[in-house]
Amino acid sequence: MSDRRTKIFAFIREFIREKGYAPTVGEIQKACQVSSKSLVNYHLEALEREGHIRRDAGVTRGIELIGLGRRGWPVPVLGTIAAGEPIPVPTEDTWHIVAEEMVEVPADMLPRNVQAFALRVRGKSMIDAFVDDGDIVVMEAVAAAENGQMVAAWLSDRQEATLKKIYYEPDRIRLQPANQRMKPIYVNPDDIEVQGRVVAVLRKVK
Amino acid sequence: MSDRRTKIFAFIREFIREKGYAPTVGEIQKACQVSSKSLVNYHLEALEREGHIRRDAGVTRGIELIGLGRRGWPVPVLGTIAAGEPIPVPTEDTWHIVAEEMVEVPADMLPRNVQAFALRVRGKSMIDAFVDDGDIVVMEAVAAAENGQMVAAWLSDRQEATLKKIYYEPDRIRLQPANQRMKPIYVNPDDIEVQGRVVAVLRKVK
DNA sequence: TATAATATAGCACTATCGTTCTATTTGTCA
DNA sequence: TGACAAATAGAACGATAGTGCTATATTATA
Repeated sequence: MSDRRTKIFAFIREFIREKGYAPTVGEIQKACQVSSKSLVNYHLEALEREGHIRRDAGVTRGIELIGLGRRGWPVPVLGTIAAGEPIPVPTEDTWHIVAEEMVEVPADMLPRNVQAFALRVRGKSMIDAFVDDGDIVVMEAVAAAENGQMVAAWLSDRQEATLKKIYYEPDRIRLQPANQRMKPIYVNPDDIEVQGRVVAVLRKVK
Repeated sequence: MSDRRTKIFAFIREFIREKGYAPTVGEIQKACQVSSKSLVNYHLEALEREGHIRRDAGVTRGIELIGLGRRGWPVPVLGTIAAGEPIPVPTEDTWHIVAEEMVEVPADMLPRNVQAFALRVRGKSMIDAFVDDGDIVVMEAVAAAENGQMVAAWLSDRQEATLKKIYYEPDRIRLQPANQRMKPIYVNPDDIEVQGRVVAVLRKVK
């Protein structure tokens, strides 16, 4: 998909997630800074030909995303999260790229108006958060979290990714496992990068 | 909700489910045989006041359903599952009753054409299946499972409910925790009632 | 380089959509 | 029965949406 095309497609997806209905051609034009409505139309026709969207001719806001069964919100799976690997986070560049994989997240599990992304868990290292190998963690992209929220964080001194509840204490940060039997760890505020807030965990049992 | 109101609301719901976008006022008028657009508008205003829909003023097809039901697959939450309590299972009577609570389950997490129900986990007794207090387990109602499947079972001799992988062995049944560090338990085939197959686990992180 | 396919730009037409206004009928309850 | 809210009916208006058309620029390809 071309650059323009991808941007338009991503915008439509986010618009539908936020508002509940699809944007008009004019709204796409404005948001994606396209010079004319007809050019948007041109790209929409291409997107339809390529099988990414469906459109009903003449119908205002008649754009429909296809694939994923249309049930639940499509959330891009940006990669895997594992103990010893940095956490992939969306940047302004990568955000509009259509992820290879998408998961559907039930509407009532996603806060409204947040940009969400998902990571597939690899390995057993997150079991202290009751997260198993293969689970999908859905995250809201935030740089800072509030006390008690479950976050995905990269611990730069340990070179380790982890899912923990975060508590800001004087001069240090306490990371508390969801499993209350396990002890918290304490890190220096300089050694932690909060990569997102965990919003939901999905497990498909085979 | 009045008769007319209900009909209009149901039409909108079905329309969105089918087409992926909301109907216009005129389309509602025709489909529900309302004499005028303004009357439709009148009822839409009422539906919005009552909290059933949300509308963006002036936006064509700008109707959005509020609450549950239209995006994910609605699955009834029949009750709670806890270690020491019997597992609520759907019967022919209770099946068609509208459950107090419903969850949306993404279509790609549900096998096709199965009647699914959900249970809310209470307590920490299912941690050996990486299932935390408050999680929702989605189940397919089956009386027998296949080897290796994760099932919800009632152990009549121990008076205990549990989530385990089931393996049929000669003269006994092995119940294997998802957590491989924990040891399996063995039960007499007469002492176990398989209440359903676990299909998915949903966790909404606060 | 020649040539076609793709992408960009702008304009104008027509259909249609949501809204507003007024008037009338039906239903409810004291 | 009277009073008032809810529901019905129809017409008209202004805004805007999707599309068609033409012309040009850019990129890919042989």
